[in-house]
Amino acid sequence: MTPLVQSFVLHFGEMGGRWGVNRTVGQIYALIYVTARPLNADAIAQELGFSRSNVSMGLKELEAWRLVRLQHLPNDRREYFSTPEDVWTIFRALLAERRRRELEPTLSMLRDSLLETSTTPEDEHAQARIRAMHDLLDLSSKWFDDIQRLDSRTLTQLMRLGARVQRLLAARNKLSMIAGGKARPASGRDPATR
Amino acid sequence: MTPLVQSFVLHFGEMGGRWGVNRTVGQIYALIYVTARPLNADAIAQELGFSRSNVSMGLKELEAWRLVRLQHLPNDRREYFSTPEDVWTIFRALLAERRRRELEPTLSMLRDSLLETSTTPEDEHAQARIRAMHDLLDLSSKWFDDIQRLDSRTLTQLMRLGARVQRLLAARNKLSMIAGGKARPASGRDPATR
DNA sequence: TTGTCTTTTCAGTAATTCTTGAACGTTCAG
DNA sequence: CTGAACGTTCAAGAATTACTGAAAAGACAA
Repeated sequence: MTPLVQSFVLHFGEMGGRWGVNRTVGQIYALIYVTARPLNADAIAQELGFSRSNVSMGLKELEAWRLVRLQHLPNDRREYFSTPEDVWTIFRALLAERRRRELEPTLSMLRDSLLETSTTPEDEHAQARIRAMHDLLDLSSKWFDDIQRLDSRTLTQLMRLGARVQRLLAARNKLSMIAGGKARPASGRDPATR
Repeated sequence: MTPLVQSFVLHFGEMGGRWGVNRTVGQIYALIYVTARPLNADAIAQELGFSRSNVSMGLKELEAWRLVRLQHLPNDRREYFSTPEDVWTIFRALLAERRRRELEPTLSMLRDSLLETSTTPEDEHAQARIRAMHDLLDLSSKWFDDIQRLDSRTLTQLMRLGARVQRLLAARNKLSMIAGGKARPASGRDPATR
């Protein structure tokens, strides 16, 4: 491993923790990402100095995140792992999984809470707060889902636009006010703060 | 604590781990969020059954995340904590902090890696991969920053739009092609895959 | 200043998470 | 059928992180 690759791999090991995976998983992913050819578990274990079993578990976790691709080479029974070529594909997989793990469970709990009938003023207030959070997360979740479907080019364009999207939206509002209906301007009753 | 509040608080304790904070911090935040009046550290410790010192550390962490507001009540020296009224304000604080913790350190490491001169074909490939990732994260980071500045209304509108933003962008491209220049269509040389 | 109320720090302990080697299961060539 | 090559599971030890009580530090009224 060259010093360049080494520092890249070590950094991902450290950051792994902040991204909901452990050091092993972070390093394995970094190594696969940065290497030109697919790697098998033994090669990874040797390169990173982890036990074979640890690598096996790490790869399983990366498969659960849908961040690696599994393939076979001719006349070789071992499993070889690589990452998608396009970083945007990786990005989308990451978003999808984080939504599933961080948003969905909470959203479902919040929904349940809103079905309860509140009996005290305390619960009354709590439910109002919960509803506000629910509406925001629900909107975020649906938006993630939508974003998922955009191709890399559109996604890039959207991000480049950045805050100028505001002008675009303003123009759209004006237009719809003249044309009437169809694309409703987002004023008035607002589910996020109902 | 009513059963409703209790289940809300416990859930946030469990989810805390996935959000980069521990159980204590998650529960403290949930309790403050859902309670109608500001709370002091003692009340929190009592309500949640944590030690006073644990609560103190938890509150410090929430302050670092800029997720709580500190205030004082008349004739009472104790510090009282509450969350912003508007969930979008909370959302923005969360995004800002996650960017700072999850994106910035990696971005800076990637920048450094790109300054090295690669000597082997292996490093050559690694740098190409690193550049792709850098460009994506850089764009994401700037975009987060932009999004930060949008007011709640615009943000809601943007999210409601969801995937239909594609149509809006397409219309914009067509327009700029006729008008010429100014808002360049996003084809051609693409920094994200340079 | 002193005394009281409050928050913070910190070293030790508890709890959790990570990592490993050994055992086990499966596949397949010979 | 046998044995070698792989991948997986799991109990136990190692490492890390969370939590606590005691003590220190800070704020402020008298």
